Amino acid sequence: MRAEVAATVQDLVLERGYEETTVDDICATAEISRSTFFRYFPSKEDALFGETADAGEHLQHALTARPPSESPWVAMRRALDALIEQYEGHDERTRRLTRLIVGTPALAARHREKNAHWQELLRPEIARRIGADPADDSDPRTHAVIAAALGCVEAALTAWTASTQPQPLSTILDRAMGAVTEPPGQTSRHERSPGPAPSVDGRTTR
Amino acid sequence: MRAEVAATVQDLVLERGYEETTVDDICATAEISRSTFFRYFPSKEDALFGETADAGEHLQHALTARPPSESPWVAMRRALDALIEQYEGHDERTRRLTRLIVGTPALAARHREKNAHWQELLRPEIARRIGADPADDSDPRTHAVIAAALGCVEAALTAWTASTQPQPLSTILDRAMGAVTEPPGQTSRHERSPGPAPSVDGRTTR
DNA sequence: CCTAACATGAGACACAGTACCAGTAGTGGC
DNA sequence: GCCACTACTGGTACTGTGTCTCATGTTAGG
Repeated sequence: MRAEVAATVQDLVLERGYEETTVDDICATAEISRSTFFRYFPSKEDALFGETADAGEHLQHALTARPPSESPWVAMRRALDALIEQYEGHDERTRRLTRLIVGTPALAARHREKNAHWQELLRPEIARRIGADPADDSDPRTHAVIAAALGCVEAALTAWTASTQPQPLSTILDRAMGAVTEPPGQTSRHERSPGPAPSVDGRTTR
Repeated sequence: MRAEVAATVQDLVLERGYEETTVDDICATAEISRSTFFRYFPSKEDALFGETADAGEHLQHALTARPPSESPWVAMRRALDALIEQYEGHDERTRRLTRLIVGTPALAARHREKNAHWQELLRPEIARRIGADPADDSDPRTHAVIAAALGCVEAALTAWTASTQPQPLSTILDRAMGAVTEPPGQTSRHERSPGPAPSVDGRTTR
């Protein structure tokens, strides 16, 4: 039932845009009252994001499941594989939705807020791998590594949705995360080539 | 005059919180009408952020002024020095405001949205330094480097506002940005020491 | 049959933000 | 002095989100 309403929201929003879709429109289409809508979802945004809300937990589990020997950056990259697949799985509809999200300021903000929530979920495991105290708020490193990695995800998603015939999302993410840790200069011979970008993962261990 | 209203907003918001301050309250205190308020500021959030809105341009100029030989990451770090000083200059009031911003979801979202806008400003220069085509939306690297760096800034600001007797913001940012590019393992002998963190700026050839 | 949850609907309300219209002060030309 | 012109200001009504309260079924258990 909840899912049914959520599907209605997606349909309407994909059709006419987010701002142009009022809650009353949704209620009329789903044949429910405003009261019922807001009992199901705390806000209009949540009706659109609610389905993917628990992706953070999946990410957290995937991260803790990585071998302890992996560096934080590599472990993050590998843990993101599951998330990537989820995005690429549904393919066309998900890409349209993602494009709509990055193109709507209110939704993009919500998306980033979701990332901020993931911060808290991933913090313990990343802190452990860094060797930092998770409770030490004056140590910015854990937060920084997670924010940087999630920034790369955002960059990859933007690039993915921008091109009509995109490369695999995993390849794009490899390029994004590789660009952060491997600044050009010593690796400039690769950077300009259109071929596959250097991967951040340890290809040997995978 | 505009600044006067903005100061009123800051006072009220610092006193009772953001959600608890209505624009009617602001108008009553500033002795203006709602119409006038919304002619000065497009939204309540902007009345709080408006003052620092042009920091993005400053950052852009600082970035293009860096020597072309510097890597993107190093140039970003050095360009952020100006922004850092701006934060540390006003000190106590700025820190209280920053803490309020990171603690209020709506304001935190707005802050990240501002970062997203800076993306566009910094993109040409970072793309140049990476050797990427700024117009190529399918290349995530430029976006990734900027998002990662701004994520480090967010991490540094969070750590800065969290501790009652904080270290210098520049030191915190060095630690944050260093943690992303220098994963522990080969540099673990430094990471646990409470002393000054390894700086990301060019101490040798970079 | 009765009642105690429970979901739903209906209406009033607070607040942000927009649009439009009217008054009012300053300014320059005649 | 008078008349337009302009810009700033205030007032009012409106849309839309989200909250709250209350009334109305609806159903399972006694």
